[in-house]
Amino acid sequence: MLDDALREKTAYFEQQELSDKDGGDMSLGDSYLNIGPVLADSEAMPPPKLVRKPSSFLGPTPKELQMSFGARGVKQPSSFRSESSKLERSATAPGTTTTKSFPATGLRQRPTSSPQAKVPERLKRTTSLPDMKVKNELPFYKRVGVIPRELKKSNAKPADNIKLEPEGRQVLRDKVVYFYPNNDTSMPRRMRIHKIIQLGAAWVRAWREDITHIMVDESYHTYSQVLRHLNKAGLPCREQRRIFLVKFDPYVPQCIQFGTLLDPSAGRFLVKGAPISNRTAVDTDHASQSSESQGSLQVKPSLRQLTAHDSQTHSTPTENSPQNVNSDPSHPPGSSQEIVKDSFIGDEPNESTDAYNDDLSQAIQETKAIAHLPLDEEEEEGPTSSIDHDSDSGTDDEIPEPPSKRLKLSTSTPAPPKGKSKGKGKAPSSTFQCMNPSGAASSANPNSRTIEILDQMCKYYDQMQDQWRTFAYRKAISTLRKQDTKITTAKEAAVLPFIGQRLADKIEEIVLTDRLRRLDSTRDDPTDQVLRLFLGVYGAGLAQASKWIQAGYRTLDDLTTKAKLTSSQKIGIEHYSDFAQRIPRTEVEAHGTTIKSALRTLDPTFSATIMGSYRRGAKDSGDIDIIITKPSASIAQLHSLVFKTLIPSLTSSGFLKCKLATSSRTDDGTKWHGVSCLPDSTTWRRLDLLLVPEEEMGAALLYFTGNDIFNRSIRLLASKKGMRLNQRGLYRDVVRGRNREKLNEGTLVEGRSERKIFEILGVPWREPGERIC
DNA sequence: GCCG
DNA sequence: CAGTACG
DNA sequence: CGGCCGTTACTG
Repeated sequence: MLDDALREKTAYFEQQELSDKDGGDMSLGDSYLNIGPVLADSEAMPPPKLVRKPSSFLGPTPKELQMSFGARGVKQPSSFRSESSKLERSATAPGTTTTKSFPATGLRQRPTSSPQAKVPERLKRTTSLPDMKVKNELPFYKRVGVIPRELKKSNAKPADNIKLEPEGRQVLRDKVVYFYPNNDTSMPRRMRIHKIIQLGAAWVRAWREDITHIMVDESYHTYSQVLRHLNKAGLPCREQRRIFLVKFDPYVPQCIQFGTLLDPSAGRFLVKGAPISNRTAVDTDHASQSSESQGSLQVKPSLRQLTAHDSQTHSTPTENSPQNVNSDPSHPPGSSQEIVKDSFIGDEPNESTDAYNDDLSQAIQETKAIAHLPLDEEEEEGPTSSIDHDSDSGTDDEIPEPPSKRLKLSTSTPAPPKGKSKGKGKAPSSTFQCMNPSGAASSANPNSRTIEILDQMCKYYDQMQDQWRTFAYRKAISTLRKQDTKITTAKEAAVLPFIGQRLADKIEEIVLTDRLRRLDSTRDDPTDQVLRLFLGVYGAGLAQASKWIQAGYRTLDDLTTKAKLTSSQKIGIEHYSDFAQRIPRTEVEAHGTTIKSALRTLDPTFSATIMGSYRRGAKDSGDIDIIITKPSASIAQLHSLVFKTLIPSLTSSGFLKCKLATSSRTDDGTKWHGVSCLPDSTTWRRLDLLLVPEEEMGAALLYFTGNDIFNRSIRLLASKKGMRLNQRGLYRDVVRGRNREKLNEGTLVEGRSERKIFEILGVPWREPGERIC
């Protein structure tokens, strides 16, 4: 019933599209008012004329940015927004019982039967009023673009149900993207196509007039290649709009990072061989000509120059809009994080359609004709010298040979060589990394090169904010690290835990081709470096760092002088270099000794234990983790002595420098995060104290020893066994709802003994040094 | 991404 | 509440 | 197809 209704609407909509093509203006609004799902107001918003604040090339403040999210990159007067809310409500009000069933992005059917269904750009034009009311249930990518195949196998069907990002994060909203090469046969590209769709854009297969971006997905493609392709495709030379030619990476990842549409003409986004910007010589306010010459694609520039002015006058007014000029004389290209607000392309191509309609239609035909061609020919490139740039992201702080007895772990292949004959015969135990011991990897891992490349991809996905893929890569890398033989074939790789067919194929390809040039673009990128800089500040994560960058800050000094900082962040900046340094094992011990002796003075029954990577045998650590406990003492007692006596004492003695995060509640807080410094040193160290009652020591030891992957793994295992594990204990009979919502506390099973927790969970005991996943 |  | 940090 | 650690703890 609902489906039928939807189908009708879809059909009707298509009809409208077709008829609209003949030149009639859109008039489908009323019919849809009551049925379409309620899209957020922006869907029906006219693209606001951007008024770029002359003040800041740095872009809006984070706050402004946030505000603008809801209004497609443009700050809206509040009245405007509230009005749209009203619209939304009224649209849902009467006779809309079906509305709920039609989530904006959850359509079941294909909206159009033909992948080439071209929708007149009028459809998304927004200048005139009636559109204000149109509630269109088709997501933009279906309405305007072509639906790529699903991300599964090569024979996948069209991905009909791509989950879009929340509107606020759709940084590519309403963009029309043409890829080069422009097909979805290769999985990486298909993934990228999906990504831009999730970000609110549409992907088109054929050339059309409303394309806003051409994205090249490999950095070795050149400007002239693209140009050749497009001209061959008949790109009309009278095309006068600005079409930006960018490298997907790093453009899209960085747009995601900064939560906004970045200036595509920044140097780092340009395709190799693209005309270099000379904007520095150009007047900022009237740089229509120069602005065209940068990131924007020019086909037959000279001819275009001749025709540009002519068609421009009666077509897109965009060029005169200051926001289109992403230049700042004082900043070289590539260094500014300028925001190109929405619709920098100009949203009324229809006004100028007539001007180049003939050329265009021909171009479309030609492009269609060649659309199926294998543009994919991978020009092999030599082992791109992906030198060991930061090959050590996870700098193993573990010593090669932990002091404890070291089992020969050369037989570490998780799947026993015997029973795994079946491809899917992985032992259940192998799905938990906590089950199999893993010490420090040998320094010369036979798979180091593969790991290095996978690590780069891992970082890439991290940039894309794809946390789960990142997680999967981490686990796969961890598995690979444990291998003592070189994994060379996909078959070989696929039997390893956390390495599925797709990663296995990638591994094989990496071994064979030794290729991956992904990081090349980002590692030299100043923005990326600034991001890393800011991420190193204690108290700042991706969100904050991105906001800072987006606000135009580039140095720590910028932050100190201009940014609003939390107290932790201030300390993090002041002692940035201190906290970035590794702490030698001996110094970790010295800090521990200081605490222990102070504690002994206060009350000999207290004890302190150094945890963290130190307990895992690391030769140096990033910080100092110490558990403080006392037999038969409550949290309150511990808290009282530590917070009222120990901390003040060590602070006045000069050992403790400051606090970063400590329990606010006076009696049951269990953690103290702060900074310490040895008397004969000037380097401040991060110090974490954990107050633990004796009965929770086992769980606390487990937690504070780590590492993090190990902890997550063993906690997941507990969860799967109907238990729950946290830093306080192991609980059983935990009832969980459908989404792991914990419904009851469960019964405490064990908290005192670390070993017993292992036993109860059925995990073979692992020495601290073997808990490196 | 992997896994069940 | 989101963001960050901890293993 | 949905989950992927912790009803972790702390800050603002």
